[in-house]
Amino acid sequence: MLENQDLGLSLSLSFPENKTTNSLQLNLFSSLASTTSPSSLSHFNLFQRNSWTDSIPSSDRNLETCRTFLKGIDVNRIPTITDTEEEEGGVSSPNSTISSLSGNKRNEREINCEEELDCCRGISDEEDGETCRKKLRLTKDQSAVLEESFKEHNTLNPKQKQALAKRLGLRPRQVEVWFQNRRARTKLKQTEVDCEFLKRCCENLTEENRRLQKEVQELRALKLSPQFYMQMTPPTTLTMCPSCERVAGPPTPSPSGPTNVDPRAHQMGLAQQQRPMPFNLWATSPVPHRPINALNPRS
DNA sequence: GATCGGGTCAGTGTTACTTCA
DNA sequence: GATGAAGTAACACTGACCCGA
Repeated sequence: MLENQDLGLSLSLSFPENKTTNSLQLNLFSSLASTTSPSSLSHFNLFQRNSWTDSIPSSDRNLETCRTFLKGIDVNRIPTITDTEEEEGGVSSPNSTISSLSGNKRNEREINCEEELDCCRGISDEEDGETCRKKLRLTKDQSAVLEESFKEHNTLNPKQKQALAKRLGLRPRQVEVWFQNRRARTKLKQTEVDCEFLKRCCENLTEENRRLQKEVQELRALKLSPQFYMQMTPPTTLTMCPSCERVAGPPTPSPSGPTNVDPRAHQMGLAQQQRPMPFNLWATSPVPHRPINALNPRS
């Protein structure tokens, strides 16, 4: 049986560019609560609180009030004909929020509450106290079944809704509402995960941009340095030596001499031609990820 | 008319913090 | 000063409702 804490509300995202976070599996389990402070997870409400059935509610302060108004009403219980036939006493609806409403909405809700009352009246006092709750909370089993059903299909057709409601002892409307809420909240969580992912992407790109800008600055500094300017070959242009008609390319470190002759070095004479190049600034590989000393490139 | 998504309300539980004996 | 119980504010969860598409 599925535990309520493990509702399988897991979302995943792929991080194709980042091996370390290649697959972010976000398990929205309550176990996280033991290692993570709630405030640090404010954007990811990962805590799956225990069901009200797990513990006696600490809201005993409401007990007397509830006993007065909700005597013996089990809002989890599917209404029966006998329920509706019995007791016409003034019992407040479990879902009643009349006191905070006004105007037409209040009237509508009053009507709804009356309808609800018609369904819920007449339950014995046996469950007094523990069932004192104004709002339905699904049991673990009910939640588990709904979760299982949601995994299979996140929408229900009328037949499925009816069957599920009958199986769980709930009204079809309750099942429908549960699925609507579940879809909405799943989507919200997914949006939060997506947002976090994009935020991380943005941070990475910003950092990469900063790094590249720095490299550009370093390269410009080197290029504008007159001491080395003449030793550089253009980055993208291929030049041909007019005398030997050989295409100048990246110099090779071969001690036997360069196979590709820099025309400028060629024209500068043998002495300069044989002078070793400190490094190739225009190498195809990205700029070396080691600091370049522009003032002393040979070092 | 039924259904869905989005927004919202309200009841409830949990946690962290404060106060007090 | 240390300690545990009680109170409380803040927050999160969740069932339910409303409204527009």
